[in-house]
Amino acid sequence: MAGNRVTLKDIAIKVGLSMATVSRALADHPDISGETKTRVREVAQALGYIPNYRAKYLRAKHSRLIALILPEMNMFFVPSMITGINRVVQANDYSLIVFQSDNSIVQERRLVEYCTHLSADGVLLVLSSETANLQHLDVLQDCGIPVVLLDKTIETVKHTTITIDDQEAGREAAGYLLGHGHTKCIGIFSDPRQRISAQRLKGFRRAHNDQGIPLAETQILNVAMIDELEEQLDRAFTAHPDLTAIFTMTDELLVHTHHLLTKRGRRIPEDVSLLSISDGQAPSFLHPNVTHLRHSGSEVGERTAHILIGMIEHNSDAMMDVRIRTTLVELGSVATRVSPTRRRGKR
Amino acid sequence: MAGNRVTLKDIAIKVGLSMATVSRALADHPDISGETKTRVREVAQALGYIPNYRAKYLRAKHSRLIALILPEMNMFFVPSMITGINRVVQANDYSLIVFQSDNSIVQERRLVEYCTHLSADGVLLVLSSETANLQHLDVLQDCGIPVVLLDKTIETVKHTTITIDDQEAGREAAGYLLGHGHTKCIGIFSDPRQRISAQRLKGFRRAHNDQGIPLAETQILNVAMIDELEEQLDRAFTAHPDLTAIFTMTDELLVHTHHLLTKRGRRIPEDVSLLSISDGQAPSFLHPNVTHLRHSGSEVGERTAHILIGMIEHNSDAMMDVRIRTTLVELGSVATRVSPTRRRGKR
DNA sequence: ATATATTGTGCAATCGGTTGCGCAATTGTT
DNA sequence: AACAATTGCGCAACCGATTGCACAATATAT
Repeated sequence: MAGNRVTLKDIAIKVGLSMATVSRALADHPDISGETKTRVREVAQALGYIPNYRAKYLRAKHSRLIALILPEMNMFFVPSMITGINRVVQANDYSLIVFQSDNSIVQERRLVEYCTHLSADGVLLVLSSETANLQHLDVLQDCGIPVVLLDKTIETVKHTTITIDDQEAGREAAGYLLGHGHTKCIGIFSDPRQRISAQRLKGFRRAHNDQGIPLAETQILNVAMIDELEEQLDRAFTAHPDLTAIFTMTDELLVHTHHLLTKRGRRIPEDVSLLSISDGQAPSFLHPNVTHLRHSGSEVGERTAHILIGMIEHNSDAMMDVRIRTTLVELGSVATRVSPTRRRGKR
Repeated sequence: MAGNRVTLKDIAIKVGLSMATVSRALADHPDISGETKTRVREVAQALGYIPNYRAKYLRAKHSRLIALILPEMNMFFVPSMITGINRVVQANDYSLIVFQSDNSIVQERRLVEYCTHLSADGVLLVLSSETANLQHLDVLQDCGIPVVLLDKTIETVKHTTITIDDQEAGREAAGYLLGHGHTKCIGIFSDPRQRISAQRLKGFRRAHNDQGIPLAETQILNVAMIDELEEQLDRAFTAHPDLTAIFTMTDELLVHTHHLLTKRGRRIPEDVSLLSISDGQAPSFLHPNVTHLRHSGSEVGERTAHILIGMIEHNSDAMMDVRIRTTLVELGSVATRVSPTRRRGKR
């Protein structure tokens, strides 16, 4: 069925011209007379001509396809990131192909290779949690296909990378809580092997150091699987009955922590304050609205897509390392405490 | 850069065979001797040969591309639907291209047409809210490209459609609440012009009718924009101080309703019971966990993708209308009331 | 009238593969 | 030894477009 499509040749026969002329007429080439152009266009219209982009791009040696490889879909952050990416991709007449690696390096490798088969013009890559090095991206380089790493990434000197300044965000978060008198707080992080967790934690630690506030190891929770959260949280409360604030490094951790706190009857912020890094949606439908460091998925997506398209179109291979700033959104989940430590320090 | 890729011809020259033989050797064609095959494969490996799928598919007259056109990304339902789709798409060696119509029929039309240019092998379409008829899909039919409509759709006799049984879900929801003694409840629906809202409402009404319970128009909320919810909800509480239960037809409505109830200090389920249609994620992190009719996005996605791929591969154009059943998940948000009406009815 | 520019079109190669058919060389059959 | 069958490979057309170059026809200059 799909084969019966009208081609340039059909038009050429119908109007009694060569394919070359028809092609040029449709492309509005100056060599072709206006009269011919109109006639060709009319026939094309009448026949229901549909250009075949695959044939076109085969010759043109590009595909106007941009691939996005994600470790997983997720109700937080990823949707808004895709929205942002798609907005600029579509605006620039590219199409977005979405792949999921399911956090498997094997899949990721396979998908990267597949991108070369498809002749993607560029690749957007959110690294799987298993990815420890970037050798599997060499094949893209060999094909001259630009890559941009975003969000979840690892250290690299060769690849353009877009993230938030994770360490700074962790520092700001802890700084904010400390600044509100919360000298005993806990930080909830994801899998510590991921750079994103490690960096945020590093910042969280540094803020405590800078202000000379002690931070016990039991104040750091590393939740690789979300169903470990409940037990870890209970343990933290037992170890630190005097804790007054909780920081969560992602939306997923936030909503589940919020849920557990509410379930345990702990009032926010009267009993415990809550602060998160978030893309802003969850904080608006949790009660009370959660004060957070806004990490906009759509902004990350848009900027990343822009940069990639820039690389594609200007054939640039300059390596960049872009850090997007988070912004503080103060809502109702953090109370101010006048802690002994703080009072002493103030004087 | 991208042009310097190794081609079949390069291999052919290197091994001193024709392109035809090399092509067949790589495809493991029985005509080619084992010896030749190994030699060709070795050279291909050594040269770093990467097949060009565009060229291949140009001849093969298919693309192994499946397009998904969405009105918008969303943190609820859509991510899990995409996950489901992608799982079966990738498993069948297709690639998924994602487009967003931003709820604009103009965009949707443009994107559908674009799918023909790309020679997508099939199209998955979630209708925009502006879409009132399906004429713009004729071009797909002309090209022999199968389409499956899913989730948000309109009445059609020509196109395969996958939805939940929206009316039945609405009926079950109301039935469940009535069955627990909630004779005065309100239902919160989205834009009534969408079939999905209209159907769920219809079922909601029917359950009341069937049980002879009156349902005032003021018990039906139509929330097209989420920021209208607060005012409408307050108004409903004023009009019906005795209301004991709320039904929300989507996750988005659920989380915001939950938020507003909590903010107003209404306890769930002591003061008001809450029931929703949901894909199951939000109910697990709201407190108390919300009883819901499970509408699994990934199941919808998987089944839809299966059906589309079946249509592609068997060239079948039989029209189907698949209704996926929802399952009731009883959690803690609905209390049992012994209402006067109910008691009287029981006798 | 002749030489030169301009205009509009077609030929044929190309992108990178796949495939029907033909044919030589080898193998098998009697 | 003569003939048939099999094996392994190459020629060339094809998918559906684009484009450099040649060229005929017309217009302009001398």
